[in-house]
Amino acid sequence: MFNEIKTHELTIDVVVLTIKNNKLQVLLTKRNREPFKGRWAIPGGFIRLSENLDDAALRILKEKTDVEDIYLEQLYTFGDPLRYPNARVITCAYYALVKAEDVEHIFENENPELVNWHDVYNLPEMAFDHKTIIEYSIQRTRARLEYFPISYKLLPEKFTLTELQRTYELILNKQLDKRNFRKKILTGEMLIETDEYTKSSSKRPAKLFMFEPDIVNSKKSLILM
Amino acid sequence: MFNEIKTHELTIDVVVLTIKNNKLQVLLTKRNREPFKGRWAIPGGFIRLSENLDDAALRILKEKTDVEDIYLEQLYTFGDPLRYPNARVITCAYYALVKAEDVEHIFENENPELVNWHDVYNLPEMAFDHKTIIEYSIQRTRARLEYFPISYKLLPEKFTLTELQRTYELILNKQLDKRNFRKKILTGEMLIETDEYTKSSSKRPAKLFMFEPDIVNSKKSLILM
DNA sequence: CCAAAAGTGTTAGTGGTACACCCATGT
DNA sequence: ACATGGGTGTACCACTAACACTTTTGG
Repeated sequence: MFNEIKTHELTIDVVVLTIKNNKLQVLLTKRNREPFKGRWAIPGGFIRLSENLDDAALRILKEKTDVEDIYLEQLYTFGDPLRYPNARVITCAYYALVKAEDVEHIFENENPELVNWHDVYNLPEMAFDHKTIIEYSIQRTRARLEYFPISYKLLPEKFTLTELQRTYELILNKQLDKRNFRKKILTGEMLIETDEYTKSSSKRPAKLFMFEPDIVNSKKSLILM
Repeated sequence: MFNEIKTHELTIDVVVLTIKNNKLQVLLTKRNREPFKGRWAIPGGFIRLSENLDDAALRILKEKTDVEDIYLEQLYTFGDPLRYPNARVITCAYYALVKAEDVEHIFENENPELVNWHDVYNLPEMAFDHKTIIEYSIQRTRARLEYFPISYKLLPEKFTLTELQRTYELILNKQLDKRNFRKKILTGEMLIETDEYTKSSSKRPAKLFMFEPDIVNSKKSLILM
């Protein structure tokens, strides 16, 4: 019944985004075999028989970054016949937002020539259609950011409003007005003001904020639009 | 290289939505074999080696409805291991909005017991996870409607403002205020007022409107969010 | 003249945007 | 005292939401 047009392979690729060194960055691995040997690519893998797509994406992400319990969402399925040379490989792309601090340890034993973060706005030559996939994930992240407080996935537990604003600016790739940003974000009732301040480095200390626990703890998946 | 975990099949299923008899309806076909023989299902099929996913969805839609040149968009890929009994079939779902008048002819030689429209808000028992897929497509259509004038895909060339409002109400599944709707839609500069009126049926004739030609003719795909 | 749907404005509230100066700290 | 980033308020505009009556037609 299913063998008539048995021609395609299905993989999962995961765009892992973080903010590090004041840049929006994506996790890339250098390919060690053809096709596109030596080019950077986003991590991917095959789906197991018994796991659903979300679980497969989580597993692949964990295998590559040892990160769990993160914002992970199906992005789009890319199936152009020419996207993969000499084979028909359709890929179901996911994207994830992670805290840089949570994945730092994965680089301890890795060669940065083989696994590393790259500025999403200044990507190297990529394997396959992975540049398109990354751009797609940024578009989606932008659209999500307008409706949902997903920025907590990228920030440490406590952060300053300037750091939060910088997160928005990096995702939206545009400057925001400080007063308007603070007004909007504080009336949004997503933040808790702590009584802590940054240990200042030759400037005025900044107040630290946290996200509301019910936002951070909500594991329910967002409505996909 | 690809034979290690060679276990899944990939299909495409298409949710075809229209407005007919003052209802938002979906095109269903009755399954004539197992699994789920006798249950209603959305049309689907296999992807050919040489065609991309969008083309496959268009082809399948054309095979089933003889409709071309319509709003068609990838919806989501469903891959739960239990969605298909006794096989691992992952499906890339698309959805389409069509004018009822454009597809009416496909029913001429069809048995309505085998192919028919069904009210999306009152679905029969469905095969597989097709109910979920249809619900997903409605959510997506709602989200799109807030940003894009996709309603022209569902309406005839000329229509009254009441018909347009009814289209919105059916998709959003809620009542709208007539004056606010008209104000918003008319200031949106998407509509052209014609000098024609409905041939009245024992009530006041209504003015007919058209969509701006550059909206109707824009074939560019929308940004997927 | 009656039934049925078409058509039409105002007000109050909300949210977005533009904009410039003083404050607290370390050196 | 100065350099650096932290922190604050107001005014205008656009959009949203609530709300009820008159008009036109066919029968």
